[in-house]
Parts: sequence; C-alpha cells; structure tokens
Amino acid sequence: MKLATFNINGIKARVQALADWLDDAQPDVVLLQEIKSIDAVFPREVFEDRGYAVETHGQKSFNGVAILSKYPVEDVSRGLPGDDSDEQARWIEATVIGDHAALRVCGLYLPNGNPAPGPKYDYKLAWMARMEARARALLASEMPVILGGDYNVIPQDDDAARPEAWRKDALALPASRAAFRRILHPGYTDAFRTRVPGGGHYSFWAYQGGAWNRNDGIRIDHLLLSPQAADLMRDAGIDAEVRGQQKPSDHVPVWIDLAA
DNA sequence: ATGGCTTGCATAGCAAGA
Repeated sequence: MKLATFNINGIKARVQALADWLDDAQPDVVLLQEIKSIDAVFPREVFEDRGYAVETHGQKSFNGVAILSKYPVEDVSRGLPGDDSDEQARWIEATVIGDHAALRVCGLYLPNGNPAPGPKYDYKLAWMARMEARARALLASEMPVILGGDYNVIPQDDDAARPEAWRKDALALPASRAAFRRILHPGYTDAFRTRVPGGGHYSFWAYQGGAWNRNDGIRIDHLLLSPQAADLMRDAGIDAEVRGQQKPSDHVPVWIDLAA
C-alpha cells in the first residue's frame, strides 16, 4: 500500500496537477491539506472516477483536509479532540482496510503559528498539545497508526537549506521543535528519516525568490508511524520533482510503502 | 525584508501562508 501526504494549496487551483500526479505515482491513500474548500464543492468526481473513496473536512477559504483511498474507509472522524470551540478544519482520521492490516490514518494540517510570539503561536502550541494527547491515545490502541500531514515544523537544522533564516520563525523555534518531539517520543517514527538520514531533502519551497531553482527548501511534511505501522514500512520518499511541474503547489508529496 | 509569489474571495485589494 502506497500512502502519501500532499499539501495542495487549494483544490480548485490544483485539480489538474493533483490528477496528473495521481495518474503518475498511483498512490493508494492520499492525505490532502489546504483544500481551501467547503465539502459541498470539493471536486470529488475527479477522484471517484479514478477509484478513490473521498472523505473531506473543509471550510471556506482556508485550511481543510481530506482523505482519498482506493481501499475501504471506515469510522471517519473530523476535527482534533480537545477544544470544542476550535472551528479550524485541520484534522481528519479514518480506518483504512488494507489487504493485510487495518490502519488508523490521521491527516493533519498543523497551524503555521507566525508571527511568534503572539496569539497565532499560542494557538499552534495549544493545538500541538491536543495532538500529543490524541497521538498517545492512538498508541494505546495498538493498531498501526499513521499521523501524516503538513506539520509546519522543521524538526532539525538538517531539514532546512538555510537553517539560520528560520531561527526566529514559528516553524523552527525551540518550543515548536520540543512540542514536535513530545508527539514523536512516546513511540512514533519519522518515516522519511529512518529511510534517508542527513540533510538536503525538502518538502516545501516558497513561491518567492526562486526558492525551487536554488533548492532553498524546508522539510515540514511528515509521516509519523506507530511501532505497528513502522513494522509494515517497506520504503519512504519525497516526490520533489512535482515542484518543478506546471502550476505546482509550494509543497510536494511525501510517501511511504507499507506491507498492508 | 518591512514578504519579492500564490490562493481565495463579498472580484478589488486584502488576508494568509511559510
């Protein structure tokens, strides 16, 4: 089973680019972020015609997450637990029934948090604390769990072409990195890191300043695997070439191959 | 860079992103 996460930066603007990548990469399960669409107008037929079940959790203009799956999907849950007043659409989870295992799959769009300090940064850290609680609860289920999405966290200096440029940014501040480690530490594995050590591998390049052509990127899209999911992993990678194609998102797909 | 692109939207300049 090939499972990917992809921040598409607006589904309306990215239908063609996303369809082209699906046809080329043939993922079985895709976690989408920043669909920037309400559920009612999400172009689900494009994906249903390709054999995907479509589950969305959108809102108007901003944020929004979705799951595409060629395998059956059960028990879909929308919204991150822990704050009933939070109306931002940043979390969706579902059970995907593979040929050999049932996986609990969570798609997430973690808040950016800039400018820091400030209320947006406070929201980011509070959201990460809620995610840590949910991640711990899922570990206790002993199912294979995948936490995939746009984390808006540069975990280490190796994950940025110019780490000094991000020193005071909400994506790399010590408190952001510590909160990321608190999610990881109870038992999750950063899938890409186990497969490819060292720097120079990114998942986002800004639209400004020729960032792609200068390879001035950051790695902020991650797939975290519970022990039971890590045991199933056969391979992991980043489809960086997608960033150089027509009308691209500023993020690219990050994927894993699972024996599931 | 005090944001140099890109997206969405009450379609005209904003807000938000990272």
